[in-house]
Amino acid sequence: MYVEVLLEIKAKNIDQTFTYQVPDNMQKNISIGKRVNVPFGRQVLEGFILKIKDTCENDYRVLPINEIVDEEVVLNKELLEIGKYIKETTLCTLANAYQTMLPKALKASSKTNVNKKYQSILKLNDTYEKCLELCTSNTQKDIINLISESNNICKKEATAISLSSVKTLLNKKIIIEQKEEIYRYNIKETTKEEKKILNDEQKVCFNEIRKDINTNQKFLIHGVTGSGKTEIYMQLIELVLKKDKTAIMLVPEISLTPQFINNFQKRFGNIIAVLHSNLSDGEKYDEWRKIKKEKVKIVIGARSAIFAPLKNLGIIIIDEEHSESYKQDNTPRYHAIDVAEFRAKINNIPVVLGSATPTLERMAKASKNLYKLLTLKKRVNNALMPECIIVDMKEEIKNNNSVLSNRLKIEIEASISRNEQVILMLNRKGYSTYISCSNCGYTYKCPNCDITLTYYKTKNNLRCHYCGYTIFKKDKCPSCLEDINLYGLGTEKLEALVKKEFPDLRILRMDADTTRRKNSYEELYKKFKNHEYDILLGTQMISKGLDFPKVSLVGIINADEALNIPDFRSGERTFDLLYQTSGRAGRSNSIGTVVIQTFNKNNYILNCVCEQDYQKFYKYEMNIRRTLKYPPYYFLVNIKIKGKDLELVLQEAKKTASYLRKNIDKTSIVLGPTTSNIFKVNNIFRYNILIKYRFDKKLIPILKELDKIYTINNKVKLDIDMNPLSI
DNA sequence: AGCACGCCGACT
DNA sequence: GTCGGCGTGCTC
Repeated sequence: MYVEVLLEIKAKNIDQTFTYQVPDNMQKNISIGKRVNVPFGRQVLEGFILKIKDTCENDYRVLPINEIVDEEVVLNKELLEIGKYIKETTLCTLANAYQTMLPKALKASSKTNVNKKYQSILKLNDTYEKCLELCTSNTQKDIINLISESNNICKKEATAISLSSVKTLLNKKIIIEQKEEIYRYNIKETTKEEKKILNDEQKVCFNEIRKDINTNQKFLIHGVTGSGKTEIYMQLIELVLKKDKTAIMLVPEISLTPQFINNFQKRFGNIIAVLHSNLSDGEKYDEWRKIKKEKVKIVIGARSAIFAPLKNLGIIIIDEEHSESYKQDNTPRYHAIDVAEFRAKINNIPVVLGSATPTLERMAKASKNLYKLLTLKKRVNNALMPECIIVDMKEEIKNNNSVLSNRLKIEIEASISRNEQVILMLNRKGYSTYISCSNCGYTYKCPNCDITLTYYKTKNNLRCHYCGYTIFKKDKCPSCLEDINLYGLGTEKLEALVKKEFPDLRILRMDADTTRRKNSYEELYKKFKNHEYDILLGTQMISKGLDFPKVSLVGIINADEALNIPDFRSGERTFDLLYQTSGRAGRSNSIGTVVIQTFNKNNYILNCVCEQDYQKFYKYEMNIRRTLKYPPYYFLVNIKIKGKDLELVLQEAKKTASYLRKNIDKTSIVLGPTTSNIFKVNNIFRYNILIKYRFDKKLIPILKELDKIYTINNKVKLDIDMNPLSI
């Protein structure tokens, strides 16, 4: 018997299996998907068995495997298939794909030794009466009673009564000790909560999906903030559980808060496994084993939970579909929604995506009936959508109000006087430097790509990092002819300003700095919800999923910041961010207010936010995407070329670009090479080549070929990002 | 990834 | 003459 083993080597150039011989005594335990230790050169490596065969016709010398690592299969058939899918669609190695699909503890050659935890359980070795007869003391009888009452018992509890008695009972084999796996992470027991009654809109939506619950139909729920999508999700899961099937529920990391999990726990009890980044490797491994051993029926988690080894999957639900966290930003650059759709196809089950601000890509697919579109226009309990006000900061700056406008100050006072709470969001500056006129808000844009130009201080020029367009910076603003300069503001500065303006109010600041500790996000959240503070002030992190009934005012301090990031998706991101943040206002009976401060009061996207009009935004943005050949009209591939030798990197980048131009389909467009947005990191220089394509059969094979060439070249590295989210 | 092999310059 | 630099190639 021989096996083909996929080795776990980090190096890219071995993406192939190696054949080993299986010694007779191991043959009965061999199965595909288990890990084995094998000799490889001078080292011993771990790898996955991918094939079993009786003969080996190759002429090379075949070594026997050392040992089988797993008792049970780690990669089942479905996971094996998903791995191949990821390899094909993201152009990574197979080993790499499998690595990311498994919890760290199971990753071969991982040095972090994560073990299963056990606890000792005591059991009676005979009937209760016989055990009692055999006892020679009262303490022994007490222990027997204790074990009998609670069926099995932890050794710890029994030894608390008397260690020596437990020992004698064990020695006489009246009781026996067994080891049982325990799981580190446990959701707190809570009282069960019954399901809520759906309103008419929700009912229509639910019934539409129920009709197709046994098919591979894809759904997109477009529901305004607060329209009660979660309740629909829960009832869909309930429906699936009734048929004895299982469910995966994906949410962005940021919404995976204890109160979210708690809501599911209240409804479904203890049949949930949770996978998120706050768990330790050991806890993640435990959750994974719970799933594998079919102890749970629902998996809730962030991106990687899409790989949960649930059997008999009945539905996959993905909330906040537009969230960019669903795509991994290092290799393999897979998108959880793509994987979800692949899994759904294999299992012939529905996929349900939900968002208040669906991505243009998804909405475009829905308009072509690739998704069934379901719309929720009303908030639950008839709560009203907030009223939105745009404040022109150009006017305000004349009165020296560069941060807090008069209107916002008035609204803050009004809210506080009604004993309500306020959220202020400061959208911190993007990672790149761009120039913005502090007088009129003018920014330089690329005439070819409609993105903000990036400022290069050393050469005092502005460049487009998509196409390379370059102009020199002028000292006067081309629009208002005043001096141009950079302007920026951080949360700390804002906090100080607000404190100065409202010394009596209690202000809570939430940003990457104040929430670094493990549970601080949760603690601060609770404090604000309990009304221990009047104003919550923070970055983007406060825009997502938080539900504060007492908040009636949301102020967006600098709406322009997100717009100016040099990326073709910055308009979409701005709309998402501002729309979602606005949704925090007025979730209960009172009507909320949103104040948007901007230097571009006529900006179309800001006006769409103001009118809460997704359709208007969609039409406008789709038009831009079509004329400039961006997704969803074109697909993108971004090729990053990096290395320490600047000359060599540029030379190879040029070579690659011209090779692509010559060989891929004529309808595809190759842009670049251009310097990457972050040109030099750790003395490694980076160039980008951007490909726009619609239908190109030659592209993937050519990209694979290029990838192969550059794995051998160790001076220049090539990184291919299919359907990049940012460039 | 490791590790050997092998082909060139700089030394006791 | 030999020591050691790292570029290249192989591992079932």
